[in-house]
This record gives sequence, structure tokens and C-alpha cells, in this order.
Amino acid sequence: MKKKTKREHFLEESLKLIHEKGFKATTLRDIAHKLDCEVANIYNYIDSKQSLLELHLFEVQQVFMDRMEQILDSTLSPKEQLQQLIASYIQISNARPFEQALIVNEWRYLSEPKLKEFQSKRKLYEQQLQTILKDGIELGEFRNMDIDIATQSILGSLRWVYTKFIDPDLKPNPIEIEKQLTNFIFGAIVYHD
Amino acid sequence: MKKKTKREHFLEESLKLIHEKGFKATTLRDIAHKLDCEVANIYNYIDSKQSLLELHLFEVQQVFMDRMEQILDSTLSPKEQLQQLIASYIQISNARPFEQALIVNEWRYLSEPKLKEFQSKRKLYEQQLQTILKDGIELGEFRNMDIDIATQSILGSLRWVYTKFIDPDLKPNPIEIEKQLTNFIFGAIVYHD
DNA sequence: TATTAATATGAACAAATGTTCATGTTAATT
DNA sequence: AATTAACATGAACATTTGTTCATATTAATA
Repeated sequence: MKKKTKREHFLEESLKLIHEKGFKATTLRDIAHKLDCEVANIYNYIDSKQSLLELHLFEVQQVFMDRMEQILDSTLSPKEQLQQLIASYIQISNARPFEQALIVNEWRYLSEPKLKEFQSKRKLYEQQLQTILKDGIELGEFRNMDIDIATQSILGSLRWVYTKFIDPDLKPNPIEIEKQLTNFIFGAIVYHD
Repeated sequence: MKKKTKREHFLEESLKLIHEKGFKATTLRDIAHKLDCEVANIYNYIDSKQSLLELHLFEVQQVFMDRMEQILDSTLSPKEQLQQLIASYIQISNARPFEQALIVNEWRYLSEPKLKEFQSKRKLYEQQLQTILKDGIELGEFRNMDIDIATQSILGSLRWVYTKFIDPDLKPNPIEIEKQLTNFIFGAIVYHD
């Protein structure tokens, strides 16, 4: 059992608070109150309020990007690649629901140049998914469709999933959720009549 | 051609600004600057900053609710009802993309009791969609699936659509988007093998 | 044990923020 | 023309906010 340092504890709690209230609405005094410490103490853990947001966002975004890279580097078919991508998305949302919540809701409060960095990585991720879809359509694995709309709709149907993993009482089965969402998305984009 | 009052102009511009920067990050001085007027003048249009958010949010939410009611009051089959719901969702997102953006991103900055009011209406909307899905499954129009996951996924695949209508240069065809999204969602939830 | 790193405190500050007030001007309605 | 409603201004205010500083105390490491 690894001992948690005070800093790690601070990062966890501040993450939850930012998730609850929103980054802009969360003050350093809110955080200090939750941790039962003085505001000034926070600056022993982080450089600034902004850096706190950056910390959480880029850490998880990198996990998404790495998983995408792995999948693209594989020899899997587009269909199998998409399946893997869905699985990875749900797995990350399960493992780190609060960070994922920030990715969905709080990224816009990054300040330049970090904002552009985040956006360009997200755009790359979307383009990589688009490529998978395009390849799949050319191979006849997916039906013909507007790739941009399909990309956004797929991501949209995954983006909310973290909410299932935030409530500690629910404890939903991620495997079952993966099955349901895979069926949903594959039904949406494969051929059928 | 209806003449726009100053207040209407103010509401439009402040809406766009809140969409751009986020409600909490938008200051009254930001708005005043955009409208080239004094901060105090704003209070000739609205009672408070909070009321500005409420104004925009509840107006559009009511449109969503009304359309849902109309559909439920019809004698259409679940399948046809869902089709109508998708159409109405896209139509509202097209007609009022900025308000829809607030519904997606800014509702959480409502303060009580308006927050609870908003949430309960949204919950009702979701439950009404769930009922459509449940009925459709029982009638064999939709395949058997986890209704909660299906509901969230359908709404998730629609929630991003307003972004297409925000950029005035794009001018996408809402009919084509409706067709694509209808195919996507129906593919996702009807039977096929 | 000596030394460095991690954690903690309280006071203080400048800037930003939502709101109010008293007052004035312009436009619409009677 | 008289009256009311809509729009506009600038000054002022109390709070809130992120950040810094000097200075402790505690824990880890050499």
C-alpha cells in the first residue's frame, strides 16, 4: 500500500472540487477550506491556479493520445481498431472519471499557449478517428456516410460515459457498458437493411 | 423588417459573448465593452448577471420541452416519434445555436432554485425519451438494449450538433445533417444482423 | 545527527467584479 | 405638448480573488 503524499491528496481533492463547481467557480479558498489548510499553503503544491488545470488536463489527454497511437500502430482492421478505441475510451473514463470530466467541461479555461496545445491534440485525435472511419468505408467494413458527422456522433455517444463512474455507489460494470456502447456505435455505422 | 430594440441587441451580443468565454469568465465589463456602453447601463436591461443566464437557458429549454410534448401527444409510433424528436432537436440547434450552447455548457452556473428547476426539466426530457425507447422495444421496433445507455448515447450524438450552426461561414444543410444523424441513431438501435 | 525537502501559517496587496445611486438624455405614447 | 418609458453615464463601494512574502514546523535523506 503506497503512502499518499500531501501533495497527491491535494491534487485529488482539488480535482473533485473543480469537477463539482467548475474551474472558474472554484476559488483557492474553496480548495483550502476543503483541505482544512491555509490558502498560501496551496502554493507549496502548485505554481498557480492555472497550472492546476493544466496538470490534470494534459495528463489524461496524453493517455488518450497514447492509446490511439498504439491502436494505429497495430495491424488490426479498421473495424477492430474502432472496437479497441471504444474499449480504451471507456476504460480511461472508468479509471479517471474526474479528469475526464475536466476534459469535457473545463478545457476551455486553459490560457494560451496551453489552450492551443490542447485543442490541436484533440483535433489530431479526431482526425485519427476520421482516418479509421475512412479506411473502414473504403474497405466496405463501414457503410458510406458523412465522416465528420459520424466522428462527432461517435465521440458524442462516448463523452458522457464518465458520469457513470463518478458516483461511487453505482459501481457499474464497465464490461457491460462497453458491450452496450459497442453495439450502439457499430449498429450505427455498419451496413444493414 | 422588425426593428431591433437596444435591449434585444444587448441580449444577442451578451449571449454570443457568454458562449465564447463561458458564463463565469464573462464579466459585465466584457459585455459593456463589446456593446460600447457603460457597465451601469446593463442594469437597464437586466436585473442581475444571474438573471441573464436564466433568461437564455429557460427560453430554449422550454422550446425543447414543448416539442417533446407535441410528439408525445401524437399518435405516431415510437419509431416515428424518435424520428420527430431528432428532427426537432436539430431544428432548434439550427435556429438557436448559441442558446443551445448554453444549455450544454453553462447550465451548471445557475444558482438555486433555478438550478434544480432546470435539472428537473432536463431529467423529465430524458425520461420521456426513455419511455419512447421502452415502448419501441416492447413493440419490436427497436432492438433490446440498456435503455439508460441508449438514451444518453442518443442525446450525446445530438448534443454537439449546434457547433455546426455557430460558424456563419459554414452554412451546412440541416436537412442533410438530419438525414445523417437519423441514419446513425436508427442504425444504432434498430434490429439488424 | 546534520541537512535538505516538504508542509504549514497569517498577514498583506493589487486587481477585478457585481451592484447601486443620482442624474441626465433620447425616444415613444397619450 | 406633456408624460412616460427606454436608454445612457460616471462615480463609488464592498467583496472576492489570485498571489506573494517572511517565517515557521515537520518529515525525509544523507
